[in-house]
Amino acid sequence: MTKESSSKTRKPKRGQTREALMAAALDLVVKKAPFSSLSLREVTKRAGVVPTAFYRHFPDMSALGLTLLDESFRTLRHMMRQVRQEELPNERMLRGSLEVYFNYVRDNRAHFLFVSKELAGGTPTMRNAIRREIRMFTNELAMDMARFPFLNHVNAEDLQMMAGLVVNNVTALTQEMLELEESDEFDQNQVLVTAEKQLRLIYFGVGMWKSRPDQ
Amino acid sequence: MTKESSSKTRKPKRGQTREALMAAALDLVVKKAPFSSLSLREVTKRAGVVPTAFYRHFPDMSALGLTLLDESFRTLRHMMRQVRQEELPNERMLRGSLEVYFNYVRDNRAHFLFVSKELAGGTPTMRNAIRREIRMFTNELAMDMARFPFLNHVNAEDLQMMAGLVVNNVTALTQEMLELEESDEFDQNQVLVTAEKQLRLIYFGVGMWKSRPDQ
DNA sequence: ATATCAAGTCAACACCTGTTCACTTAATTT
DNA sequence: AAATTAAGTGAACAGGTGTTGACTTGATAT
Repeated sequence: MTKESSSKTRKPKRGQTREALMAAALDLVVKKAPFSSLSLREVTKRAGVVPTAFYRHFPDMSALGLTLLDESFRTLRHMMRQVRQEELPNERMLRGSLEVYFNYVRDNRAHFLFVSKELAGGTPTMRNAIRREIRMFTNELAMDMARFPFLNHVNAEDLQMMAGLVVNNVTALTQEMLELEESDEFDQNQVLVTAEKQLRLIYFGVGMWKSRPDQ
Repeated sequence: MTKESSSKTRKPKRGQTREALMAAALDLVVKKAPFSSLSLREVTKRAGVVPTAFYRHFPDMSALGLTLLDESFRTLRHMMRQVRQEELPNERMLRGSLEVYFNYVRDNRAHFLFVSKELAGGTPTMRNAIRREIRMFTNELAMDMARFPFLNHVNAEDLQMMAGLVVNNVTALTQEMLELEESDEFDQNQVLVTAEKQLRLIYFGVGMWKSRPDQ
């Protein structure tokens, strides 16, 4: 027998049920309620499948949730890596980065809504998983900042503090963005403009910052 | 008959059921799940009352939720007024204000958890009500800032932007605080220290800010 | 060609849900 | 003292919930 045939070429004809379940859940999150208050039965119903079929793909709803979470952050991480490629965050590229990010939010509205609602309202497991991902972004941002010459005198703790400030604010603005109608381009742009000013203000503050030497 | 007797002096002996229902709901929010996924029956059960008794006090669960929301913000507004009494937000009083605020959060953990979970995960009505309250705080903060001489050259839109930055960050830190164990005083203090630094950094940035004159 | 096995269906279960109606009880008004 | 009315109870409803087990189907592997 060929090497791959034993475990890889199994592709059942109607094998997209798993994806259908995930899509159905996301759909319901956008149109109905947070994931944590969806029922197994309504998810299967929207996926066009009988309730018991669910168990062929996930042991329970929380497993579906964690899979959705992984999907949400895997693509987000990928995008962030690309943004981080760019050099020297002077004021000019600030706007550019924000545009890339918020366009991404717009294109992945369902995933962000899912995460946003679970961040405070999900199960402890879910909340911790999300907060861990966000903390990772904060750490990466702090590491990026550490490489800039004009931040040489800032200690690690203060870099973390600064990155936290940025991430907190971007998170809040993301949620604000998600509350807007998809068609409301005016207010969406308004959020973007405000975001840019706020980050520039932080940028000014960072420039003035002096870490206490004894820390 | 006396004037008051006709409609005011009705105080039935066991008339604390309404309060018991509200307390039970808050209790469940802390120990179980967000308010929006609580059932009428479990709330009445925890309140030690039969399900049908609920309807003597609220038409449905969402009415209970809005009452809880009102209660949450009424006392919070009261506290904020007192904090706003203080004069001139130089760097010294920053720490003081933060301590007062986070002590208040600690003393009203259930209410803040309730609000925090509904902010993103509640019904549209609930979410809008909460966001309206938060916007009010932002406006009041912007008005306070407008009175400081060194911010005379900053236009109204930018004041709003600055206040938004502060409120966004304090909101995020509040949620971070709520995730900590009530006994974890070390990390609680850590959040407080970080908060103070972040607000000081914003303060520096505000000092450097120049509004564009054409706006 | 036959056997295997993943992935689907169907019926049934015990339980929890919101809401109704008719009834009781006790305090206030008259 | 009698009448009224707010606030409690209890039984019952129609419907939604997660999960079980036995069954079917169709593609892959032998």
